[in-house]
Amino acid sequence: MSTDQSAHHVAIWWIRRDLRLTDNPALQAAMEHAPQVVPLFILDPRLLNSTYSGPKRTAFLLAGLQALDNALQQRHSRLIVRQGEPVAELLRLCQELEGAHIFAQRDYSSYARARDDVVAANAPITFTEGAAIQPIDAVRKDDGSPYTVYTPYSRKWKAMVQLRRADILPAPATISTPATVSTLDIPTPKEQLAHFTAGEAEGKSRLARFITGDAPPIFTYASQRDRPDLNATSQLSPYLRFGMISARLAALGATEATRRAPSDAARKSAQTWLDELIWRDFYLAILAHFPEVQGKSFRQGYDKIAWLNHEDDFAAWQKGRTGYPFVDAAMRQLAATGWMHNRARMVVASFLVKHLLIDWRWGERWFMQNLVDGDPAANNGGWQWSAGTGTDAAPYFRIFNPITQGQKFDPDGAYIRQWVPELTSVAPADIHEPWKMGKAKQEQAQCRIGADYPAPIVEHKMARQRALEAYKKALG
DNA sequence: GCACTTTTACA
DNA sequence: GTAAAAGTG
Repeated sequence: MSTDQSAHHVAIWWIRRDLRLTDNPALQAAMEHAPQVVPLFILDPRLLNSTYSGPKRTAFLLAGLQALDNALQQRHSRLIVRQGEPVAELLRLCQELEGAHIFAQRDYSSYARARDDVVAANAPITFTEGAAIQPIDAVRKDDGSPYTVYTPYSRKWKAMVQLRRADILPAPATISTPATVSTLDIPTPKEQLAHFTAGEAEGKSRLARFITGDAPPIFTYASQRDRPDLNATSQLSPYLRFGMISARLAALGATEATRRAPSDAARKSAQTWLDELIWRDFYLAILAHFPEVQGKSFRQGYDKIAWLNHEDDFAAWQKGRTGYPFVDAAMRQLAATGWMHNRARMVVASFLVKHLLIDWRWGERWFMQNLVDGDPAANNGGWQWSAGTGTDAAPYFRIFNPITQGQKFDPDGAYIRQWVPELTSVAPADIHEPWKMGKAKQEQAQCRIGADYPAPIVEHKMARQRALEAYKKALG
């Protein structure tokens, strides 16, 4: 292996949220630029310790770095890890390598953009696409302005060039990395994630299982995706979050599944899953074009809502002790696994914002601290959608009924029983409204309301009326 | 006329 | 999501 490190012989592949070797435009560009490539990850203490991060996501990231290092070593390379303020660390390594050119996948949060602007002003860097399926700037209205409504956005998106297998960049067979570059050990994760094995190999195998129609099956996605009691979704979000799987590869999988689909329902299902991937592109584009959505309502007027922001209500929501079984199951699933089913995300978000009248930003932060897949663009988009404040949001008068949502999407209460053990012995007929059980029934089910399981912290009808009035007052 | 389902309005 | 209005047999 050559140890020549002059400018034209070494490129830095600055890894941020593209922890993969297959279909990686930044890696590809680095390898085309120089015969030697330094795969670099900088542990940024500000990101690791910020209120926007959390131990589960950090554990997933660190395990992902380990997996990436293993994959690189199989290709005669290795991961170079540095720790510190990213701009300073990057410039230091640049100097060590005598002005190596940097390649990185473009990132869209305001923190990432500010950081990357400083780098661009001080070092030779090229940014590539790779976070979204379609280039962020490519999907625009005919007049050049960005879309703010999903349906026309998705129509334009789908009308653009179709993905082909040949468009996917193969993983390099070998990567030559200078032997002399120093590296830190990858820190050991502080917790072990039971539900998500980090790394590109796992991401790829989950995708492969999903799109071939095995369990969970893409061909029943349209009818079953809203059922948190079934294993009906791909659970790929953490892998997409860190680029352990290429979003383009996932979209190609959906396209190929559509072609293979054995029925109209199966075809529709594969397309519904593709639509979820397009929502991800949509929210990345919203954040890229409207960075102010981080911190502010997208829609005018909604920042005037008089939130109650009661700390004890917020704590009950965080702990899964609201007294509404479906909400509590979801919040406990999040605490236990770092993941929550999307139907449940919508219901708990609506409950926090509308039933409890707590600022959506509080919920946004809690999700970022707890979700393994926590992503600024998708998370902000989801919260602003639920609060009715965002682009193409749910109308303000749409207030999910936490009881009927549970009855509809967890009909037997299996999801509730999985996460709320106090309700294990409550009958399906009572499990969504356990407070309606009489004393005898409560004793029989070993679930005394107010003792074993909380009484509802707000009454649904009153809370609904209160939310409608608060929204009307702010908007009127 | 009535129980039932479907459509519409709600800033 | 919900309630009221309109449509159906």
